[in-house]
Amino acid sequence: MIYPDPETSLAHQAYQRLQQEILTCVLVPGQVVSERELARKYEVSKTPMREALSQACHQGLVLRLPGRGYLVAPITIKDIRALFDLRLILETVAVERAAQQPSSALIVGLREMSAVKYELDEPESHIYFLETNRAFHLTLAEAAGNPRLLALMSDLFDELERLFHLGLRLRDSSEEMRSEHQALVAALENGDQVAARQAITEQILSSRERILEAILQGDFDSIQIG
Amino acid sequence: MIYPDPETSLAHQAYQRLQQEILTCVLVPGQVVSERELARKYEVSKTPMREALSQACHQGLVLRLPGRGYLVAPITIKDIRALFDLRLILETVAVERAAQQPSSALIVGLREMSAVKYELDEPESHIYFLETNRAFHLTLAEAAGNPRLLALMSDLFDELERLFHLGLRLRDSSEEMRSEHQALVAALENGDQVAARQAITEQILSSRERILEAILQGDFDSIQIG
DNA sequence: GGTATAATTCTGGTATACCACTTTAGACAA
DNA sequence: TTGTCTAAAGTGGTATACCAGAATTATACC
Repeated sequence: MIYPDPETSLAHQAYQRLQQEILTCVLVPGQVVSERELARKYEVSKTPMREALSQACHQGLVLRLPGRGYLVAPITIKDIRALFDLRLILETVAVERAAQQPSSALIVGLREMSAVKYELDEPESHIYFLETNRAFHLTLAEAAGNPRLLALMSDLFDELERLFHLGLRLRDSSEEMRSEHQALVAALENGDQVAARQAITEQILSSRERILEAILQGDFDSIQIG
Repeated sequence: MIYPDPETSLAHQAYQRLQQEILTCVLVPGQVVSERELARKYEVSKTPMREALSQACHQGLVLRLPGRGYLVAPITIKDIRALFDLRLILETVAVERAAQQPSSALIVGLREMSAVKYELDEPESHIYFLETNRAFHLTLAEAAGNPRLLALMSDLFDELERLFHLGLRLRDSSEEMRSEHQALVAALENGDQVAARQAITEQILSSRERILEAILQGDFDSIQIG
């Protein structure tokens, strides 16, 4: 029994474009958009656009303003802390479990992904780096053996991606992140749960600090701090 | 600036009815339903019904079968384990944090909620009991201070509710649950993180066992185990 | 100029007609 | 009985017209 690919629907395409524009801050946090406006821009009708916005709503990318439109989710310091705090909760557990009996295939895969770098002045490399970084952490989540945990982490990284983009621009943290990743892989390889937990904790906290720093120093034009 | 209440929309009403029918197994797990069929039943048009189903999809209540309809999410042993495992992850953290400096108002509220009982042969009391149980655990989550964690727990309890209903029917676990709750409150009151963590862990595991037992012993007519 | 008010233009929300595609039912043949 | 082909009925997906209400703008009046 073969089902048509749901990812070819206009609604899904619209969602992907919307998501991308929000993540890359083409749609500025705090900006108000409307169904019709986006539908025109993406050349779809109201119906699939509405569904895409509904989905974006659920993912926390936009907020409904009944009667007014949709608000592109503002970035707030509080929310950043909550997001990273949640990441800490989920990912420390995931890593502890992954360290229990890591397969060699897992280690090889992680080691490979942790080798990727990016160049500060090459925006193209940012995208590939972030994709790989995402894959690295989701591979960890998958190794924890709970598909629900993986799904949660996936959603979380979706939402964090917008922040990651900002964090990368600040300075070249390529080497820093690489060594963090590799320390984690080493701990996993040794099956050292304590070291692995500590490694991921440090990594998440330093990631958070990078992003907070980037936002506080960055161009406030496009970011609503409150 | 006052916004109209989004909870009065037909889409939201349809979602609530749909959710209720799924949670109470009026819509049987594994059953296939269609937009039009539900729209007729709930006396709304396709549009709000579709939005309700889309939301239900996100909440994991139904699955899309492109070209065929929607599948009322089957209940599987694997999924039950994953759900309770996730609950373990989220709620142990929440409780540990809540135990750090519990306000007296929190303790009073929890103690009050933990006093509620239900009668096996009074389905009405089941509903109130489960509502209170939900409030109890979400209050804990709220006390952890991370709104994202609370939102996750809320979604999780939505999905667990269908299982809870089954668990209550098996036997009168009213007293059992009450003592579990009260042990937890006592640990919180003493600020004893270790005891609190242990209490919630035991509680979650015994809840899981009750439900698995109920399903394995129960009427398989309406439950798809696979 | 300032203020109240009316008209206009937005908004999301809803109903509905239509489409391509799938599944199904049944007729008919081997 | 079994298999195949076809017509009918079903599905989600989409476009669109319309609605009530909110925000905004224009206008009339003081």
